[in-house]
Amino acid sequence: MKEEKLVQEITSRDEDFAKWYTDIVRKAELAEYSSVRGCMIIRPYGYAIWENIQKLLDDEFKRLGHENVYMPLLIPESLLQKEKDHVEGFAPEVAWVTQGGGEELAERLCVRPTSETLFCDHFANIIHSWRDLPKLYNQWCSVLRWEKTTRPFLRTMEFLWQEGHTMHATADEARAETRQMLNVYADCAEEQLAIPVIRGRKTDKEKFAGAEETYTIEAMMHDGKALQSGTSHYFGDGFARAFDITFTDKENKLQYPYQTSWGLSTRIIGGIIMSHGDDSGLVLPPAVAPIQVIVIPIAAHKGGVMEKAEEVTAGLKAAGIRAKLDASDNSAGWKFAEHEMKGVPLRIEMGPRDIEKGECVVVARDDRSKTAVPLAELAARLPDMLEAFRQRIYDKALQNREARTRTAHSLEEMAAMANDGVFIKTMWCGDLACEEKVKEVAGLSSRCMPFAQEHLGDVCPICGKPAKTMIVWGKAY
RNA sequence: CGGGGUGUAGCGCAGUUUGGUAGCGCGCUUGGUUCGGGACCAAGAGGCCGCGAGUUCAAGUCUCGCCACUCCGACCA
Repeated sequence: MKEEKLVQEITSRDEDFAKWYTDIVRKAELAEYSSVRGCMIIRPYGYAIWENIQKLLDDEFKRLGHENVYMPLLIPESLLQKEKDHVEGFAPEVAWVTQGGGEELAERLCVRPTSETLFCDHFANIIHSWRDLPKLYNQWCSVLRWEKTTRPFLRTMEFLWQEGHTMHATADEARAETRQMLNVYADCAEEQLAIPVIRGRKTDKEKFAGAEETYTIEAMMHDGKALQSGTSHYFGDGFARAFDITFTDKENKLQYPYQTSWGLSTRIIGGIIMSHGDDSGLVLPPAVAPIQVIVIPIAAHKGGVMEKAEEVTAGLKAAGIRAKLDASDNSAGWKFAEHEMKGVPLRIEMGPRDIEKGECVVVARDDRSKTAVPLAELAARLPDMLEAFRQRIYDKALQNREARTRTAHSLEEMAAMANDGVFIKTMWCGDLACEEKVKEVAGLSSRCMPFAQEHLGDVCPICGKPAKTMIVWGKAY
């Protein structure tokens, strides 16, 4: 397999991962910086990826009975203040609107950093009876958090996401919803985006402000750092009590409903870049690639080549494949490099020699493997080739994570390997003091307590007390 | 928010030390020759040198302030 770098203009991934990342974002035309600090312009190619992710998730949300709604952008301060932990968690990073139309506002409004409070305010008005439950709502929107340092997709002040907000009659039902939606995210990440994830629960220190329990999918990027890629929260009836949301149950007793929320953001695009990209540029999972197959005519000036390429492209589109013909007058080599940079999974090369034989050459973006395919079989074979592609990049990402996962039995061991770009598995007593000590000594944060528990010993490696759980540590984006 | 680095054509950079006509490569436009891994020739277009004050006959260059981006920390999807 060739490791040579055929695309120029991109910083080598191993040389400077951070610069490599921003090079890709810009050269692949995913996003540009804007004139507003910390905010980015998502360009058509980047937005098309997001639209594909939206479609996949939205269909699944709706299949599971959720409905889309839209809440206001602005939240009155009094509303934000209602749940104590929540406001404490978000207050430092909210932006305030204090005047409008040249007049001071009687009550200042914050630009939503998340919409739990708005949903709760609304739920209080529309939930009265057990017949009103469950409420399964979702909204697609952007939110604003005043971040200090930003990076395209990974952390911008304004970002696009979806936030699901649901209300249930029982705690069990709400807990089931929380888990269900985490699994929706995990399945989307693994089966569609080809990003292997660890499903687990956040520690109290890392959980969402105001939540009783937070569940997460944690992905490992190529450099060994962790990306929290989707979260699902169980709130119990905490917000319901704070917002006085009540319903009358079947026994005519007044009850507080149980609540969840769950979100996945454009950050996941950063995850795709850092999971699959290489020194030639982006590598996109077929399920969300705006172009799944790029058709490149070779010696296009020769008679019949362009016509045949157009015909083949039209046939692929008719078969439901996102195919595109590059009919520009750039050289073939330039086109190869350009679409590699943009991460197009499969490339079809069609020259006079191929056409004469009634075939074409299909080249895979990830390993540059070439396959001659008869034109008559092309549309039928491409779906399998795309699926094989997805499987290869998933396996590669998984191998990277496995190769970069360690087990530790002491704090010293953890500190020694903390900067190697690894996930570290240990046991843990559950005490905040130990978690803080790991942060202080090794610079690691807890990623999650995986659902797939492993028994690595009986004691907490930090304090020596009996261990309650197995936990994964890492450095996070 | 603390510590470094960088802002000059769309992109990448030189020029700043020692103030004196705004430069190079790529890209872009037009024409021609090419075309199986970022082709070649010719002729063109494109600049408030990040922004604002100041010093000076004269500022990309010196002084002060601000802004943005970026890397390393602390905080966060």
